[in-house]
Amino acid sequence: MEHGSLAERFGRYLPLFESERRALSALGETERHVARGAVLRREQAPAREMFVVRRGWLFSSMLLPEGNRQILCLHLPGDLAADTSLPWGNAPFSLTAATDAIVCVVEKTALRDLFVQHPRLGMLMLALAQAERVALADRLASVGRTAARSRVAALIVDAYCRLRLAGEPVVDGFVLPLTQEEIGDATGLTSVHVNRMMRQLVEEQLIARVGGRIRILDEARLVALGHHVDRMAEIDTSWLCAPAEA
Amino acid sequence: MEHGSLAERFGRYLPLFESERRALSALGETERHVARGAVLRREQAPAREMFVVRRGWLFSSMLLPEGNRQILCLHLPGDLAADTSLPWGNAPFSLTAATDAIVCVVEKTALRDLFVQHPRLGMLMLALAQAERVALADRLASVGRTAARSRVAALIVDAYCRLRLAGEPVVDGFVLPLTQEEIGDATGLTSVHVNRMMRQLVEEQLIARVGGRIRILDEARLVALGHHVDRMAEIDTSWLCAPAEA
DNA sequence: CGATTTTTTGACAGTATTCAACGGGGGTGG
DNA sequence: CCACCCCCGTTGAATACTGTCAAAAAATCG
Repeated sequence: MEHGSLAERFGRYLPLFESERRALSALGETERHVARGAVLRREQAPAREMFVVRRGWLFSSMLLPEGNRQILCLHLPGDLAADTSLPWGNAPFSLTAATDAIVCVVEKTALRDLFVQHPRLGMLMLALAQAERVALADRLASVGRTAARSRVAALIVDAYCRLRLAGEPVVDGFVLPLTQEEIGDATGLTSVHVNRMMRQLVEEQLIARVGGRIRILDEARLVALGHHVDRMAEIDTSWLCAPAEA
Repeated sequence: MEHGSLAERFGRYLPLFESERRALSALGETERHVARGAVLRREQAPAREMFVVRRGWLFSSMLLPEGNRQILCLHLPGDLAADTSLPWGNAPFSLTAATDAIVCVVEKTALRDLFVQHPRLGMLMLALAQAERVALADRLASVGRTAARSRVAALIVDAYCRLRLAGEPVVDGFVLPLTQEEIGDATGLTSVHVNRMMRQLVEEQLIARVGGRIRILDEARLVALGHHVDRMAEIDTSWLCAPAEA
């Protein structure tokens, strides 16, 4: 099983049968490389496929008429991206590469066979979509109801925990491949204020920054400050089990 | 088909077979009444079922450690509520009745049979969950990147359009059964500032308020101000059709 | 190495919050 | 039936947080 595949992702949450594993592998055959800064898909553009991130970071964003941008979601290796475009012919968000990245392409229509032949995987997809929805709600609460410093902290811990969960090496810090302007667009702040808040986090000894890398110095306080809850780490799939086959 | 049933909701987006209709009706048999202000389910409480709103308004909310509340989502008649708790044994949000309400109860485990016997409905559920996720993203963009007046406008148009879509009479205005404090918790503002913004909207002749009712005076300008996009009205289900039976 | 982008810093402006007080309406109990 | 109380809406003044503007330093890219 390749790194950053759907099978690997789903297997995190549910022991898979060999047939299920094969069905998932069959979904994403073609790979695509995207350069840092490239827009893999623009808002409103036709959207017939979703993506699984194999390498690199992407983000989903929305442009408001005044030119403001809201970054809605970061996509790290192993994550599904653009699956939100399922209910529409055209994409609701833009999908941009924050670093050079590799994704594999999954046709929306391929889900038909998956749902018919492996209902359990269909339910798992639904459960994971709901989990992402709750994670998005966490961000809404962060932006709507916490101070600037907390929002920046939340973004940093979130990235940190997800990288760790995905098995990336993070003990000596990790690269946060976002400009302060992008962090601002994700947290509802200006880049200037993001800068102030990050240096404040450094000053308070919650994080350290060395050459583009961020090291977490006090995870507990950072988690408390950002009100971090790791939704994806505690998913319960027991209710959907009544295995379809042996 | 009763008002506010799953079958009615799903039928909005997909012509249903009789068998599918029956399967959906079988899901939600038991009804439950909730009084205004009552908490149907508290954050962290065990969650084995979801709800379909039959009458009244509910909302989902999250409590932050400092005591701040973020209202994440309004649930109007016909809406699904608490389906986000699917991936966990315990609820990620509280679900509160904004008015006296009637809901019908759907066991999570009932989805197993639905997904096995009616994969098309499973896909539709996934699509609708994704649509809700995008609507939530719209709110994040509103709270993160627009001014107070726009956020309040967005909430009002959203409620208005959804009521209209659900077939409620709204031509002579509608009742917004939320306190200004609740509107604030939904938009990331204080109740005091919500008050100021609402009177500003009145003064600008965008809305009128008469005895608890809100009447939309200039829908076009209000839609523009709130950057409203009606996600649920334009759902495309053609990709999931390969009907399972005749 | 020059050009461009990103980070950093300061001063200032503005929006939204906080605090406080008052009025109205609806429900409750006497 | 009326008085009372509580919640909600309304208003003003002072404060605070975050945004805006501008410019320089640092980092990145080709």
